[in-house]
Amino acid sequence: MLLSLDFGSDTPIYMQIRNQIVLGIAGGKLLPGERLPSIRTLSAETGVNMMTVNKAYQQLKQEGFIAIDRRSGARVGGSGADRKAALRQLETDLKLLFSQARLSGVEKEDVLRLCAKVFEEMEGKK
Amino acid sequence: MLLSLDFGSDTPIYMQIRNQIVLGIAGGKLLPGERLPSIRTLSAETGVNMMTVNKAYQQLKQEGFIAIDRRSGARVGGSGADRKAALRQLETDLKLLFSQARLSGVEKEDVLRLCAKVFEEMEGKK
Amino acid sequence: MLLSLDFGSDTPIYMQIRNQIVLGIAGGKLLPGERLPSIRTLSAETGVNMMTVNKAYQQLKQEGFIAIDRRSGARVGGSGADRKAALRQLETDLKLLFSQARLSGVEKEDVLRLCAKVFEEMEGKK
Amino acid sequence: MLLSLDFGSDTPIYMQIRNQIVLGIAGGKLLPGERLPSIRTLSAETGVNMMTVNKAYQQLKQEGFIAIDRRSGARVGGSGADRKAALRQLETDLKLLFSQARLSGVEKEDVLRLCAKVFEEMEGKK
DNA sequence: GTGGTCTAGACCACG
DNA sequence: GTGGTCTAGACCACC
Repeated sequence: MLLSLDFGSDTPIYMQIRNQIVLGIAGGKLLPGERLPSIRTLSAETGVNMMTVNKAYQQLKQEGFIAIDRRSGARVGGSGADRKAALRQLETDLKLLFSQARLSGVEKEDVLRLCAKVFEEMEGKK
Repeated sequence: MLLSLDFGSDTPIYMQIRNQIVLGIAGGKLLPGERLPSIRTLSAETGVNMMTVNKAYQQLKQEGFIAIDRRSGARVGGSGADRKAALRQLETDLKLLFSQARLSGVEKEDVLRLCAKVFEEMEGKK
Repeated sequence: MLLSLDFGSDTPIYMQIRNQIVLGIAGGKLLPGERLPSIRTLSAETGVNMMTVNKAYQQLKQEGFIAIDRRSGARVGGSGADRKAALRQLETDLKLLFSQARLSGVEKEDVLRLCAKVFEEMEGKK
Repeated sequence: MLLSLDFGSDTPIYMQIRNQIVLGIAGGKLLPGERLPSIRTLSAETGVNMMTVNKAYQQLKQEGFIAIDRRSGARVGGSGADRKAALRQLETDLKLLFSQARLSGVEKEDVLRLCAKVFEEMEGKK
């Protein structure tokens, strides 16, 4: 599990870490129950402040994607997330994303093809 | 064209304005060539500072979604946006969105159904 | 002499008019002594407010590029401009222009070639 | 790196700041990777409002001349600018500049000599 | 510490 | 009327 961080990006570092872990889990690179690197380790590997890594982990925990245990550290799979809320949020996000794409001249077919491709890649890696 | 702003949201106000205008254009509520409210007007209507509204308009102008004309203010339809960049961005965003959804227990079928629904609504209103 | 105005440009309309007349004179499309269209005519042809056209003419007059006579209207060739001031201004402008170009990856040779080309076109049309 | 600002100039302050930084980079006074003063610092040093300084930095960032990093502020050298667009812009600007010069009685030889001199100074300081 | 956002005014250039 | 610029504060998120 390697993180690639862009310190010049508008996306905050802690959110980049959070995002890449989410991608790692959904893509099957991180399996349920698997231990995540400790905050200290990840901080050392990436050169990012420990507080920043901690913030990412807390975020993931709060979202129900990982569980944090004082003894065994962080593990993939948590309390389970709110499916209905996720669906609502997804709809809102998709509306904006698709609107932007259309205004940029992207056709409906391109979008649907892309959706399928993204799913394929997620399933393939799993 | 009515904006609903959430002043407590994490999303900056100027970005909320920008997003709702994007949705308005893609949804057909704002037609190409149509005049957007002046910065002053929108500022007065929403209670948001002029500079904040201005920031939203500048963003939209830079993205090529609107044109700001010295004589008549802002109008829908600009220089045209970068289609290839939009596709790249869309792919990145979709990957993360779908990953989050899956982690929250949303099935692939639900996602695809949602995609179709979102498109339907956009086309219907158009 | 046809003006092409871009109402969406950052450059004010009156300045665009002024610029194109300068280009027209230097390029030989407008000859010394030749009459410029009246403010009223130019305003009607371009759809620009008469005050705006007037502002362009006043600017050109003040720069010494045209002469305005209440009876015969505006004519190319005026009181003559300040050569030393023009050289100073040119140096300042070139510094900035060349600096920008260099930062954008343009090589010195490209710049010099472009200078020659621009001159050629000016001389050719004359 | 010292800025000299003219508060009475037609050129907006943020643009003067932007221009001088461009000149500083191209002239070698600011080296790639070097840190620019923080917005606060520059604001305090020049007596200019933070938002105005910020506007200059945002402009430079958008042009690809500097990178703004969440951790360490702004640094020289960014995403790289659009060379082709720069060439087009340069041609347009040179046409106007040379035309103005000619109308002011500046000879072609003077202009070419000036171009060479400007380049020499840029290379010398580098 | 840094930049990002926002406010409530103001003045100016443009058309 | 319009947008463009600027000020002098403020609060917040990030690191």
